[in-house]
Amino acid sequence: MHRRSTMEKPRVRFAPSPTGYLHIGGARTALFNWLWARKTGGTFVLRIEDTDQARSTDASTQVIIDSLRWLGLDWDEGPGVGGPHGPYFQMQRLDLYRAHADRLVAEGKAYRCYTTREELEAMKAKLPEGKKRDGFVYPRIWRDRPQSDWLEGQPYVVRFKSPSDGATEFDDKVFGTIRSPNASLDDFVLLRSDGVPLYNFGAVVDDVTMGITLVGRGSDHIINTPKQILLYRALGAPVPEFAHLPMMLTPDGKKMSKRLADQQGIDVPVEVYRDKGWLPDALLNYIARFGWSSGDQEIFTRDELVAHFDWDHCGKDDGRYDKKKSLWVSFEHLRKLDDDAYAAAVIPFLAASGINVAPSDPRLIPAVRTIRPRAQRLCDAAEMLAFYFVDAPVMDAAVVAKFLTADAKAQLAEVAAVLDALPAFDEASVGAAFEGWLAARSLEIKTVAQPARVALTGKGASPGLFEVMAVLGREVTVRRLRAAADVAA
RNA sequence: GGCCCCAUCGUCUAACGGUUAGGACAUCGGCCUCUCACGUCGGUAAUACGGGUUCAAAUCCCGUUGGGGUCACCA
Repeated sequence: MHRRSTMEKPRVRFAPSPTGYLHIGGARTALFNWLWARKTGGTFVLRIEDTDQARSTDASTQVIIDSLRWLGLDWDEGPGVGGPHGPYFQMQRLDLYRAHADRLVAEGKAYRCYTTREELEAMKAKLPEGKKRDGFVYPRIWRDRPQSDWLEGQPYVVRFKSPSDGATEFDDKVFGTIRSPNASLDDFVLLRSDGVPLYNFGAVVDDVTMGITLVGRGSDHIINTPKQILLYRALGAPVPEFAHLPMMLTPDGKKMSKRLADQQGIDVPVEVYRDKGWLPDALLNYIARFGWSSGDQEIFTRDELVAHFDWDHCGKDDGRYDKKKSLWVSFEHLRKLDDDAYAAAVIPFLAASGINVAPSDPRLIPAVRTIRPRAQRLCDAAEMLAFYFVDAPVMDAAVVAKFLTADAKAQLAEVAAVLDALPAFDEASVGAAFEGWLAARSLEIKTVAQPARVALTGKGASPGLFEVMAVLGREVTVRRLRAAADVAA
């Protein structure tokens, strides 16, 4: 059997089915393929596998495309950009699958099967209890029937004539040699009775006709690979290389379904990361380091990922999503932004919570500087910034009750008076005045800081008191201190 | 259950026969300190188990156990 030459420029693809959002595991598959294409000067193809008509939707296609664009995983051929091997939607390639299926039938490598779905169900029902779900294989009723037996006019599926002896073997780029006995293969269906191909057939016909040289995908597809290799051979096509990636699991080691992940606070759809204020490069960094490594390096720019990526350093074992580490990666990328970029990035997140801040607002950059070491995502940043930009901060009842005591309120009134009289209101001046007043009253800062913080921010935790005051300005600072001092006990 | 795959700190991983088994996140403690963070210094923590092969095994082989994947006219 001939194989793809490793000398030619790689052609890789990402082939999602549009049945929902872009899953974070899918994003990682897309990323690894994209990295390989970009590193090698190859071609990255996007193909939409929309043959599951019951579940595929145009809206989902759009969501997936939007997510890929947000991540910056641009494709060289596919929806929106076209290319020489289109169309890139499987439902627009039906003639192609039909032609290939007919050819396999003509060559005796596949056959028409007139057994109906109902008959199959009946056979399954007769199986002993335990095997009903697990062990049913189509009994190859139509496998060797002559063409004269065909029920013309009746619906039929096209099944592959799987070999029943020998074994199929391939050399995976990350798992090494994988070998499985052909006897475990069913005469699987290539074409449904309505002419729409099933996954294994559609993918192979497309990978052949699109000239794909390396198939990178999740390890849940290892089981499909022998079937597909048999199909490549039956079609007389070169077999591409395969690279399977271990799975991303939930923190307790389960398959990352949205429902299960939600329970554990893990976000599965890529769009949620965008909406919570991750930088695309940060998400790429986290999922790249998941199952792949480059020495001790943890934080990578996009270019570094492209430069360092290779299949040899991909691990084989499934991993579990680590939320804390993912947030740390997000934080590390956020900190690389300069203040202007950070401020511009956070404005939409402020707006999303109803707080409109103009890019030119003089409080914006100083305010942003105070929360930068504290926010791991932009949604957190917006939440921390809110008190600066509202008329009156939202007061946390628990901390109000704890810190705004009668004594504290009297002290805040005094502090307000002191600050109101200050000639300058920068952080240093405010700090000096505040500490001067503390000294005069023989008070420790600890006793007044929390009440003041609650008065100014409504919360028990915030950036430093004096930096907050400086950003707020004299008028607002004094007003909030007095408002807290006046609040009913 | 059949078939396939996997196995180093809690988690992500380094090691490609010879290391005091390294790093990062998390965690614990010190420093910093007006809170929360950030920063900084330090600590705890792993080769699943049992047999081989070898002068030498986390690394190679076999078995056990555990985990995952998959068994559709889904992808």
